[in-house]
Amino acid sequence: MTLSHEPPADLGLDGLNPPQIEAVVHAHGPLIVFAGAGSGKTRVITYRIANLLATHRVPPYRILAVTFTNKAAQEMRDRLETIMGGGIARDLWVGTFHSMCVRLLRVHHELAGLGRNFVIYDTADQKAVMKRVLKELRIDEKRYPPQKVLARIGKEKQEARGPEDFEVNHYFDDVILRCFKAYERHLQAANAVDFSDLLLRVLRLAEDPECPAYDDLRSRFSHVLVDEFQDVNQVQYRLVRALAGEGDNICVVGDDDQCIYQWRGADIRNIRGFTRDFPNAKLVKLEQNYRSSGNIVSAALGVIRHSADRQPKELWTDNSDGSPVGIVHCSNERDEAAWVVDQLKRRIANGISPRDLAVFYRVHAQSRVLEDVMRHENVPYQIVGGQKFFDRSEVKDLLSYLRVLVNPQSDVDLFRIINVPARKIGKKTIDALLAMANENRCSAQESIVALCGTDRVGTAAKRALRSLDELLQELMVMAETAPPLEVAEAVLERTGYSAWLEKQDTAEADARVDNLRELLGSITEFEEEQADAGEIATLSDYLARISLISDVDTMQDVARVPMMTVHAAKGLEFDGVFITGMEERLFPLRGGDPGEEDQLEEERRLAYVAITRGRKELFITHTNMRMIYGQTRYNQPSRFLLELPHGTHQAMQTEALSQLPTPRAAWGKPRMDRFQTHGEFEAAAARQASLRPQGERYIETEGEAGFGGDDGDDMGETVVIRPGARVRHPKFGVGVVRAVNMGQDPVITVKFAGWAPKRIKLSFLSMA
DNA sequence: TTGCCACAAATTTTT
DNA sequence: TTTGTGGCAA
Repeated sequence: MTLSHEPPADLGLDGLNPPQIEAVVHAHGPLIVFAGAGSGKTRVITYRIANLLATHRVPPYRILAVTFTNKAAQEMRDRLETIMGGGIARDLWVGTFHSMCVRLLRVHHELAGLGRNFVIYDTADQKAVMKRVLKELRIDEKRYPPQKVLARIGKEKQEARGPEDFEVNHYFDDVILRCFKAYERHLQAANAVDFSDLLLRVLRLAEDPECPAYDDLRSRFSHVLVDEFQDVNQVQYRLVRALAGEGDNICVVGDDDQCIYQWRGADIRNIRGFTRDFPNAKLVKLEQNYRSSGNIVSAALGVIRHSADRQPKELWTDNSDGSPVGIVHCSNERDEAAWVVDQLKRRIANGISPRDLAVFYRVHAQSRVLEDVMRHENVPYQIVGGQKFFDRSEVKDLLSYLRVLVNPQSDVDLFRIINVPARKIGKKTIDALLAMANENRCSAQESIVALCGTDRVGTAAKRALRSLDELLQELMVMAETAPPLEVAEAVLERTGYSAWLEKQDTAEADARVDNLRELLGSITEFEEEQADAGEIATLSDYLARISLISDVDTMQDVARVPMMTVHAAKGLEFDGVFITGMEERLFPLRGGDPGEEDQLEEERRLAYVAITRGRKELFITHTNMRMIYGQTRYNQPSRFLLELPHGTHQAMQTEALSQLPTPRAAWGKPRMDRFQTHGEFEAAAARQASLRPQGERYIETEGEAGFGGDDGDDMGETVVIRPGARVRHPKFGVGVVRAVNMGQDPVITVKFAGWAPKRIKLSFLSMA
C-alpha cells in the first residue's frame, strides 16, 4: 500500500497544477483562500511568494507574510531559500503579528510613546503590575482577583478599546475601569508593553492619518499575506488592512473549521469582514487533502459535519483508506499511557523515527503520567510547551536583571531581583520604596536615591539599597556597549547569583545552574544568528525575541516523540498520531459552570484539528477512570467518538480492560468488599462505566432516576436515586438527595455538608 | 529580615 | 496535585 501524501511535485510556477492551486499562486488583487486541513496551504502561500519574487520582481522587503508561529515563519523562510536561493529570504518580512510589530515599533517607538528599549511584559509580569495596582487603589484582591481583572481588561484591548472607550455597565465595572487606567499608566511609566499593546500601538499609528508614521506604515508593503486567517482577532485584522494600505494585494488563507482560538479573541467574522472590505476579492477553495489516509479524512469529516455555521466545503482525498482509526478503550490513565508507549515502542522498533510520531492531549496536566511511563520504558520524548523553560524562576531572575539594565524603569523586574540573592532588603524597605515611587510618580530605581535621602528606612537598609544601586549602575554602563553574553555573565558573577546557587549545593540548585547555563547558551545562539544576518546583537532584541517564543517554537527537530496539547499541534503533521483522553468533560473539556454551546463548537473544531494531524495512522484513547487534578473521575467516552462514521474505525481495548471480572456487576459504584484486590475493584468500576449505553443512561420513572437502565435489559440491576439516597459529586463530595426532578436531563436537589441544598444535573453525580 | 510551616485555593487552551 | 499566601518564630 502506498499513500500519496504530497501535493503534485511540480506545484508552483509552471502551470501544471490543479486550477485552484494555480489560481492562488497567480491571482492578482485581493484573494481569500479556504484551505481544508492538509490541502497544502502553507505550501501554496510559499509558492505565491516565490512567484511574486521571481516573475513579478517584487523586492523581498516589500512583502509581508504573517504566520501563526515563529516556527512556521522559519519554515517558510527555509522553503523559499531552497526554491529561490541567493539569500533572498532574509529580506522578506515573515513572522508572527507580534514579532512584526516589535520590529515596526523599534523604528517608530518615539511616535508610539515608547523608549527605544521598551520591554514586553508577559502574563506573569502583567499580574505583578496588577497586584501593585490593586494595592495602590486599596482594592481587595479577594473580591477582584488580579487574573480576573486582567482577563476583563485583556478582552477590551483585544477589541482595540482603551480605558477611554470603556463602558461601565455592571456594578463592579467602575473598579475595573480604575484598575484599567492605573494599569496602563504603570506600563507606560515602566516603558513596557503587554502582548496586546504590541499590536495596538502599531495599529494606532497606522490608523491615524495625522501620524507622521502613517504613510510609512501603509506604503511599506506592496503585498501582504496572512496564514491561519481564521484565528486572527479584531486588532490583527485591522492591522492587516492598514498595512496593506491603499493597494489590494492582500491574500488571506484559512479554514474556519480550524478556528480554535476564539477564547483569545479570534473572530471568524473577519472572513465575512474581508469579503465586505474587499468586494472584488477572489475566493478559492482548496478541498483536496494530500496529507491523510482516507479513513482519517472520513473520521475528521464525521466530527466536523455536526458543526453549526461553517462555510460550505467538501474535503476529500485521493489517498487510499489506510488502516482504520483505532479507538482504544483503557481502564485508567496509567493503563492508557502504558498502551500508548507500548505502541510507540513497536513502531520505533520497526524503524519509524520517533519524530514522525506524536502524542496529543487536551490539557498539560495529562502529560505527567505519559512522561513517567515514557521515561520508565526509555522511549525518547520531548514535551512541547508546558512548564516553559523561560518560566523557571532562576531564568526569570536573570532575565529580570537584564531587563532592568536595558530599561531601568521596569519596576516589575527591579522588584523581582531586589532581594535575590538575599541582600537584606525586606518587605518594609520594599514598601517604603514603593510608596516613594508612587509619591514622586517615578520609577522604583530612581526612588532608591531619593529614599536614601530620607529617614524612612534604617541605615542598614540604606546601605543595602545603595550598594545594589551602584552595582546596577555599573552593569548598566557595561550593558550599553558589551555584547549580551558578557553582560549576562557579569550579572551572574557580580550580583553573587552564581555563588549563591553554588553555595546551596543541592540537587535543585545544581539543576538551576544548568538552566542558567542553557540560558547563556541561548544568548550565544542569538548572537551567532544575528552575526550571520549581518546585524549587531543587542540585549533588548534578545529579550523581545524570547518574550515572543511560542510553545511549538520550542519543538526541536530531534529523534524524540513530541508530546503536546492539541492547540500546540495546529499546523503540524505526523505519520502516527495518538490522541489521549477522549472523554466527556476532558475532551470536550467542560469547566465548572454552564457549558456554553459555542464552547462546545470550539472543542469540536479542536477535535477536528487533532484528527487531521495524522498522515497514516491514528489512535484515539479513552479511559473509564482518570485521576486528574488530584481527583478521580469516571468519564464517558467523548461524544465526538460517537460521530465517527461506521467503517472508518475499529474498537480496541487494552489488556488490562479485557481481563476484567464478570460484567454482571451492578451499575452503581461497586462495593469494595465484593472484590479481593483493589485492582479488581478498579477494574469493575471501569467496566460499569463502559457498559452504560450512550445517550440512554437515564430511564425515566416516577420521581426516581437511575444510574442505569431499569427496563429489564440484561445490563444488571438498577441503582435508584430517590430522596434519602447518598450521592457523590466531584467537587462537593458526598451528599443526601432531597428531591428529584425528572426530564430529559434529570436535576437532583442534594444537600452537601457545609452547603445549602444544591440543584445538580444527574450526570454530575455518582453513587456514594 | 529570613525562613519555615500550615493552610487554602485553583486547576484550559497561549502570543 | 501543585502553587501561593500568610503568619509565626528565630
